[in-house]
Amino acid sequence: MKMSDGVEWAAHTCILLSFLPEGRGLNAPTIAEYHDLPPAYMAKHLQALAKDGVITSIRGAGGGYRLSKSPAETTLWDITRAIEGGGQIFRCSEIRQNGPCGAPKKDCKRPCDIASAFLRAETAWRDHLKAVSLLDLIKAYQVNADPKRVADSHAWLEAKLRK
Amino acid sequence: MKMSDGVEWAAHTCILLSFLPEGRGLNAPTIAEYHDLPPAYMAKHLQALAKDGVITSIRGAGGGYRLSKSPAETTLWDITRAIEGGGQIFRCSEIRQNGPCGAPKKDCKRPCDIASAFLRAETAWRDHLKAVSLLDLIKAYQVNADPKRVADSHAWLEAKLRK
DNA sequence: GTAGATATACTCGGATACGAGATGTCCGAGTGCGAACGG
DNA sequence: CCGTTCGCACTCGGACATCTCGTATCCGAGTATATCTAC
Repeated sequence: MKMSDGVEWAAHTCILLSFLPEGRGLNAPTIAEYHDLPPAYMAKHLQALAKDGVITSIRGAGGGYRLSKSPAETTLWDITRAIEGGGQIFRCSEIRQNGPCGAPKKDCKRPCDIASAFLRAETAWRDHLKAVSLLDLIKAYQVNADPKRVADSHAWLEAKLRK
Repeated sequence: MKMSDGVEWAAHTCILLSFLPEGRGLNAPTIAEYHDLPPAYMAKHLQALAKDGVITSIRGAGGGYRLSKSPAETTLWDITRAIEGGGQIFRCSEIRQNGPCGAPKKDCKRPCDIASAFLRAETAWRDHLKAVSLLDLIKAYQVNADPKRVADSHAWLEAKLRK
């Protein structure tokens, strides 16, 4: 039970994209270079984010990716769901219906108590992720990161955009 | 990101084992038969539960598995951890240290804000699982399951023990 | 000099290999039970 | 008839295949830009 590394990549990418000037995009190879990640695989995750509406793709020369909504409207859950899919972590296979003492299907309209417990836990997990907006992450980054490094990042980004 | 089916199997198994008379054990093939599951694979999961101290193995003729603690002392988290391992779902690979603007290692003693957020969510998830004891599950089973089916199960179990 | 058409280079997008971890199975190690034997 | 010994059948335990899903990559589809030409 491991979450894809792509989720971490996507979250950092969203923070990076928030630094872009209005209307500009950043292309996949550049994003990958910024984090020193495999460009092709990074591209795949960006596609997933675009498909779910977290970011918007701009095709053609000078194109790239940009955030599709304001940082306050995007949550960590949105990013996670885009990469991992919205399915359940725990999936009940209804083994209570199996075996010599299995329950008939008609008695299994409600999820069993075990599934319910996992569902509740999972809901709590998702709610925590929904409570964290991209804006929160950006603010925390501004506060916690070394100011020099923040300036370096902006300078690097500007140089890339000039090209 | 999918949880192993073994967790569901293990949880149902623990409920079944709670029906055993004091001191008796139930062997792996019988447990598998009760839920109509692959005996060998079921055995593997039972070993994992035994290794983590959730259940105790009794070797030799007439042996099997029994709960090692009272149902009130065993939680859904204990069962989950035994099967899935206690590792994190989200694992930070510290990509903030990568690339042209990467942070030096000495500035990364605290987890980054993204990792922190996931960690908090995961803690909430685990806390929910820790709050559900096996006793809770047993009680809920007694209330929600068809009484006839409960009786059937006990009868089936007793017949197996007689053999 | 300016407007339009065209070619081009750059971008994303989905189809395609590869590998690790989960799934599933088997045979050997260890132990209690029961039969057999002797007293 | 009872106690002891020995063999055996039954049990768990870890080592061994198989398969799905996550990882990684590449080439084709589509678009904005820049150039070139004609007016």
